[in-house]
Amino acid sequence: MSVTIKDVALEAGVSTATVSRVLSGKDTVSMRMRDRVLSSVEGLGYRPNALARSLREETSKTLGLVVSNVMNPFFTAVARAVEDAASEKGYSVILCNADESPDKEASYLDVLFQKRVDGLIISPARTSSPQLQSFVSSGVPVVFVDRTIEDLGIPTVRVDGRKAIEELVEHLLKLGHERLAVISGPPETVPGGDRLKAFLACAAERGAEIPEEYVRFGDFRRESGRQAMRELLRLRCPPTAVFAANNLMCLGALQAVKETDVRVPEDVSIASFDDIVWFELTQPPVTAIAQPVRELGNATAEMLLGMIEKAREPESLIIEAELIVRDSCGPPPASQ
Amino acid sequence: MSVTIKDVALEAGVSTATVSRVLSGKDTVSMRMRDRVLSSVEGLGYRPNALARSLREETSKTLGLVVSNVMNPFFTAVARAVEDAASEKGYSVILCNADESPDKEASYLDVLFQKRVDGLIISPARTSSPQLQSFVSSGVPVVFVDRTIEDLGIPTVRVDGRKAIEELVEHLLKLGHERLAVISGPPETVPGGDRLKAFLACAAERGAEIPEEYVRFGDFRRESGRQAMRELLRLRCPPTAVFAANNLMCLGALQAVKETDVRVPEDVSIASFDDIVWFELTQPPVTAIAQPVRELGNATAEMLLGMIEKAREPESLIIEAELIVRDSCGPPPASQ
DNA sequence: CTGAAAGCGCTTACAG
DNA sequence: CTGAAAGCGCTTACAG
Repeated sequence: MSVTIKDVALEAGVSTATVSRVLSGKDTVSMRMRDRVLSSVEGLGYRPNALARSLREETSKTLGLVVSNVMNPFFTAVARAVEDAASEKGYSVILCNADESPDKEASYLDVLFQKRVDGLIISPARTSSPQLQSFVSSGVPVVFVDRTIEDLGIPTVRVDGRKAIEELVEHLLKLGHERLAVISGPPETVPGGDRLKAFLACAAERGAEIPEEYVRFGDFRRESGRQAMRELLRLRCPPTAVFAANNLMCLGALQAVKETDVRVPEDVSIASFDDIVWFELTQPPVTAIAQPVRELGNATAEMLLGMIEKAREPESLIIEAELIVRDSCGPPPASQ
Repeated sequence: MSVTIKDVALEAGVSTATVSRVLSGKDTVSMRMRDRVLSSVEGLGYRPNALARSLREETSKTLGLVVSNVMNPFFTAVARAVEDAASEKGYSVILCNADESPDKEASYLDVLFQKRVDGLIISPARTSSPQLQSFVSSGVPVVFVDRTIEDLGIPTVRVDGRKAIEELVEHLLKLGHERLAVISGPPETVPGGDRLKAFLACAAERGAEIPEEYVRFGDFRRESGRQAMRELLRLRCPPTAVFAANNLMCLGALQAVKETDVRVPEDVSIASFDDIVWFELTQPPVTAIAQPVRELGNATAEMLLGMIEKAREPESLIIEAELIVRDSCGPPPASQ
């Protein structure tokens, strides 16, 4: 079907070894041979079969990237950064969307392992899986991004939001809020748990203990944020400020508000973890904690590539987040 | 390094052929062999090497998807839909981001071809390339999505926005606008050219000829929309309504407006081609032309899969877009 | 039902 | 500098 190295060899009147040599450029080949081969390659439109090459060389020059949700601009930006860094070093990346489902994640890991990727970047579901173990036990380099699983000895690149969350809590308290609520991600998840704990702790330390009914859990997706916000708004005594633990849940929360005649920030203040451009333009612009996502993606790819090329020891990296104050947080309604 | 079919065969005391047979399930194998093989597979944690299998079977069960820009929610949604449809049929997809660059596109096509993908979905740059030709001439099924190149005999799945644009123009005219402007995508591009032509033609037909200085060109990316909008606003006689030809350029336009004290829609009306959730929440919510993107992605994947499995004749498909009226278009300022 | 062997398209020691 | 041959890990006619 496709033209192979044999066809080229035949047409150029040389051995396949010679063709391989001129194409790889690794070995010396006489000018005459070189020219003959090159013109046959050109003439036949020969493109090497990467499958065969990888099988032989035991390296696929391919990275696997499994994100939790492609619809989340955060992961999209990470993917973009990873792809850039990878392709600069001659690696391509297979992007997979686990869609917040451990099953999908497992099945993609299976595929990636079978395709013998040279390395894996993943923002993993809560717990490890046999599929993830396959990578670890065959020594394929893995790095976690954003999320993590402890005790696997796998390096993680993620953002630490504690300081920024502290600033946010202080910001809200200073504005006069006494009833803070949070729409948390899954607490078993590292970012979910960390953001929640940080928010609760900072509030408590400052004498603004957060009651149970003000703590809602979502799955980092939009619809769950909307649902949580609806419930919060329906409370007999609703909170005056709510913190959404990622951008999609915040989007959902904003949609929930929009369904009612509640105004932001007059009736309720809203803030988000994870900043995106759109937050500048919403009504009102949303106060958010920005993650240096480009840097995150880059660092992750560099780390993985370093591990693959044995140039670097795996070592977790934590980047600082930053609070961006906009207009979605104001003083609480006077009527309390 | 990794455990191979040989290891399994050895440990189970059978031939590799037998192992292969029980794993593929294509041939009959005695229960005893079956059990022995399965327990060895389990015990050794064997995972087949897809590279070897693909090389042998001449099919990789992999699709290539090259999008113009992963940061565009439109393509992200398409990717999501394609991935879902593909994985349902046992195909994985390699997602590549051409980033609006013909060079990157060419290099990804090269990689995808070398990895012997079974089919390709691409929203192509303006013109064809030798890399794209490789696919065509080796008979690998290709389908275009959103964008297209004529005369290649490649089926295209895209959205027709003419009717919706007509409605939009009427909407604007009815509101009393006389100075319409457009921030167009690259006119050599099919969606770029089509949207521009439709907008200009509809306006002209209704006696609202659009002067040259009201026609600005971007590259479908945010920054170009921002730039174009800045220029439009700086005109001695600025337009009263502007139509951005995709969501990212509209985002840029909104940012440009935000830098000034111009208000939407009081001072200038804005509308976008390509609707996204965020447009509900911006200040003001943006009137936009919605593309049924899920349907688009699904249809594209189905078509490709059909072609791969020889079940279907390639046949272009055009889906209708729909105008969603929100608040970003109002009457023009009185002072004219 | 099972195994030995050929072959998918490459690359790379090994000779010469 | 060049070629014949082995081998990467599979699958599948071909025998038996």
